[in-house]
Amino acid sequence: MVSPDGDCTVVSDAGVSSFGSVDDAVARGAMAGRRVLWWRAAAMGALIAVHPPDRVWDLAAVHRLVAGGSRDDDEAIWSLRHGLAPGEPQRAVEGPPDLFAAGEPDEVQAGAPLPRAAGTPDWLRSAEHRAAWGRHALDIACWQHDRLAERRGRFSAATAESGAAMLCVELEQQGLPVDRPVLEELIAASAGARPQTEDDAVRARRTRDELVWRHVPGGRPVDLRNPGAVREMLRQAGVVVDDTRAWHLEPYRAGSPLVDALLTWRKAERIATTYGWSWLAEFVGPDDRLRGAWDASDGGAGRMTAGSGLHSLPAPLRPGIAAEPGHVLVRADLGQIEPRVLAVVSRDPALAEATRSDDLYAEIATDLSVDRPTAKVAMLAAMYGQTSGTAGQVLGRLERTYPTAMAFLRSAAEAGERGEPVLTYGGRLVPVHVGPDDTTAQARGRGRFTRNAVVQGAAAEFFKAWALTVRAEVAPLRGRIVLCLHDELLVHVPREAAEAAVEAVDSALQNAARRWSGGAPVRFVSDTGVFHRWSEEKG
DNA sequence: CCGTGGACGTA
DNA sequence: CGTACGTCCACGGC
Repeated sequence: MVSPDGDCTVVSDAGVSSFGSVDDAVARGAMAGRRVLWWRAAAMGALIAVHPPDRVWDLAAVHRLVAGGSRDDDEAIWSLRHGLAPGEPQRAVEGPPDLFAAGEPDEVQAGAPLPRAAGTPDWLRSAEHRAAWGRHALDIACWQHDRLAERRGRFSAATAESGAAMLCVELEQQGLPVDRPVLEELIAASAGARPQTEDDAVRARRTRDELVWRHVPGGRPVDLRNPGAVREMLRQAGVVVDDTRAWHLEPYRAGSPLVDALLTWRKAERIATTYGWSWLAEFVGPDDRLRGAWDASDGGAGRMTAGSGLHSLPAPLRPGIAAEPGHVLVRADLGQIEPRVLAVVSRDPALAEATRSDDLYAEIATDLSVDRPTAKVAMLAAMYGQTSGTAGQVLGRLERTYPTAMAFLRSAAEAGERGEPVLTYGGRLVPVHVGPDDTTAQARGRGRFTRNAVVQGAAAEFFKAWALTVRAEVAPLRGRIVLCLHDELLVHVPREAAEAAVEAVDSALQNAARRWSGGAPVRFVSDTGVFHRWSEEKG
């Protein structure tokens, strides 16, 4: 590939220099205090672990911003820059890399095929080649910068996306500290004792199933993992439903021991299968850290994603996430992040005024002359595109009270319905997928998607700006961000630095908000506390 | 073997 | 007909 692991391009005030290997860069201390340009943070793990740079431009991360979607391989970056056809990013290149084999790296023209290593691991062997490659990386970065500048010019988003990509590498490396004995207890409570043999596993599974079967008339075994069989089982018990989703069965729970047992079984089954003993063995290391793959921006609106269940850990297991001895977890939740972000990106003065309150939904309720739950549901419905139910009836009041914000959302929805992409506040292109014979209903679906994407995407951008500010401010305290969860941060920090970390998290929020919003009169709040376990409530 | 849909966890 | 994602499962098509 064009940027084999280890290709590292450093941009400093002295100009561009390239290093053939990460080891080389680490050895030379090249990163400290530098502005760094590289292809992708994921290939820079060794370097990030030793010398995380202060500021970084990540070609792959910015490419996702500029191009939209999740594709960010080298071919995609190169071909976008050089105007090659999408889907046909390069012509087949056989043999040695023609870019450098020609010896004239600066003569590469638009439309040129992607230069490849082509089995030549030492293709960056000469200083000339490395310098040439550095100039191409810089060229792409400048081009990306110009594309973002054309879109309302929020090129600080590129910094945040690049930093988030680096943070993702750190999150993967460090992992989330777990209290293994507690986690094992919690898993055992749902999945049974750790199976030693395959027979053990089968028996545990059957034991769980029997807790449901005993409520079945006749007591015959039913495949509880087959939705059709479950539906038939329920029908014979007098519970007739179209599907067996939990929210649909919940009303029958009180009157039917079978339904109650089934719903209880599903919770246990979820933990047993997804978060069970094999999950523990696979993702929790010998250092008692839970690790998963992190992605700085998903293919949709650009939120961070994580694997290994890090973003969907069931609440019952959260007591198993705990600080190491001598450390604490500083947990911070952003309050009502999406409507506050909406106030910034839409520049609605009335909604901005409402954000002055800690309890934004109470303020909105006053503005709308409805009760707080109604106001909350209505505002969320407006951002999700819901039109039915009681929320639909309040939409009119919402339109009259916050016309600028509602017009902003409507505009985004209309773009999606027309099949047009939208841009987030930070300039991320959010493409929509249009089929050749989409129905009106599918167009509406696209509208709901883009309506939500401009809010959810901007919230993700603000979250990253906040997280990166926190990362920098807690570093001197030996604090490390160990989890990012859309509007929530967990910082692992030595106990004696707990209060300082809380102050850092909160001041970072104000700093990030001021910079990110361009000084808009919109308030952001966080609920921040010091805990031993993730599950703990503020006391 | 692979894609799809049901189901459910999180925000 | 409220958004997004990750994961496991059974099924039906190869």
